[in-house]
Amino acid sequence: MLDLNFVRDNLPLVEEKLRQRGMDPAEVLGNFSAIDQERRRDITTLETAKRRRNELSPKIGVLKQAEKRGTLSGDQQKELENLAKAVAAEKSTIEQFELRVREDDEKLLQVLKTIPNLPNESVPIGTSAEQNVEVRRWGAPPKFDFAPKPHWELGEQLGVLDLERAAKISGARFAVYWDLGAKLERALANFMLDLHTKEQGYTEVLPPYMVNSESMYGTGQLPKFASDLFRVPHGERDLWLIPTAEVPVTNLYRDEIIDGARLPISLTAYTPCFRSEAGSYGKDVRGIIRQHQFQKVELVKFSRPEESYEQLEKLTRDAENVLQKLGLHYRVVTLCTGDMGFSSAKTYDIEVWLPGQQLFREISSCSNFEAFQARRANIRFRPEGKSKTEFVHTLNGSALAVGRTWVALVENHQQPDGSVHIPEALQPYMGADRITPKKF
RNA sequence: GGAGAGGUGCGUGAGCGGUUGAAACGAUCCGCCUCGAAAGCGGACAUACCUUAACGGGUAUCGGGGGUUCGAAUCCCUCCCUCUCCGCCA
Repeated sequence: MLDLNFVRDNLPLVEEKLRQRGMDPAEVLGNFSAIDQERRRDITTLETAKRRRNELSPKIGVLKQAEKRGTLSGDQQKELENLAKAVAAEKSTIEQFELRVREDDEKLLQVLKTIPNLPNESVPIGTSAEQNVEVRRWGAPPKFDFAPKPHWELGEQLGVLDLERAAKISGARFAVYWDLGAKLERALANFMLDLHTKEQGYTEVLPPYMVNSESMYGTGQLPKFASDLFRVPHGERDLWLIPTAEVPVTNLYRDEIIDGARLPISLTAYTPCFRSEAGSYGKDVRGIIRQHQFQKVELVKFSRPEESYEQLEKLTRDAENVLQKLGLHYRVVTLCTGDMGFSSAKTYDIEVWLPGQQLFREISSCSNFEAFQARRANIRFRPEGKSKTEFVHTLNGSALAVGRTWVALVENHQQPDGSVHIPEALQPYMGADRITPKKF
């Protein structure tokens, strides 16, 4: 969420940034200015009435007490009656305008909540993924003197990926991993967590996989994207399955004031992610690229505003490091204004090369949300030596989506005999140097 | 699931119908003292919103929401959370 005062004072800028995102400012902002002005008028009326009431109340108190003691004169009796009448009048104004202000607040908040974050100046302007800008490439595509297979064929032949039985027990877009396939998932997760915690300075956390609605609002999944989520009925207050560890981990500090000396805070978490993706049926139906449940190692940072872009670069490099150690060819692209997520001010996607499909595929998305999430989730910090609090900047990125890393590893390291070579860095975690075909 | 206790500012913790935005202590910040520091002394110290050119003024906030009252941190209802005991359970 953007700051109300900022939007009011910088309307032309906000409109321009909305256009850059390919949105119609008039449609998003609606009658923002009219609502804002009406709200402020109503607040002033309401508060004036309250002020009068507060001035009159103590006078009534004094007279009432005199009445109790029976020392009330005739004049005072009259005054008391007049005061009571005056307060009653203010009270009806208060009741009326409390209602109106509440409605105004709701209307205004509704507009404010639908305004996406403003893209940073360094973000390329564009309307779709076509205009994303490649910033660097690492490695080279592996050379094969045979036709490399896609992971769903390899997985089946190796006996490590079972989509048929997954469909039987759960449905489409779920997977069962067997034997070394299951172990590969676990090995990748452990490898990534060890890298982040031992070499890159992150602290590991294990959060709940279900969260309440407030948390989903805090990071921006609600109210706009409810249809992408799995909802769990639970008494009066339903819970939600997390679509990413970003949700519980960023909300760790919701409604808190962080000691400035502790920043930046760098956390990593390995969790399953649940996505309903109601709108995406028909896309990526083959294999395990798009699933209702997948596992991901996430990086989350809480940063001072002035160093958040530096932290974004670091975070992105930390994610890239995983691919480098696994010997997987990839490129990094800066998402253009039209392709960026709702809450992000700048996003780098890391795309890994998939030889079985001859294309680059998103495996990580690293974003700086600036104060957008922090304002909504009320995450502040106190700079050293100052009493005034400020909103932190929040960042996160996958490092990496484990399921897609599994895919990339299997496709890139496949051998002519149908086996898959395990990169050296991963061998200690696998206890094997290759996966060979086996029936399940 | 049953019984009880409680949720107050950055923290500990008083207040239990009117002068309490909230005592006291601690933390933090600014002065004084000091070669410097500690200790000591003095002072400052919530947030959001409305209003104002500004100084300032106002409103709200004592877990969330609702109610009683001229007036609520204080009384009532409800929800959430924490703690203690019992039961159940991985």
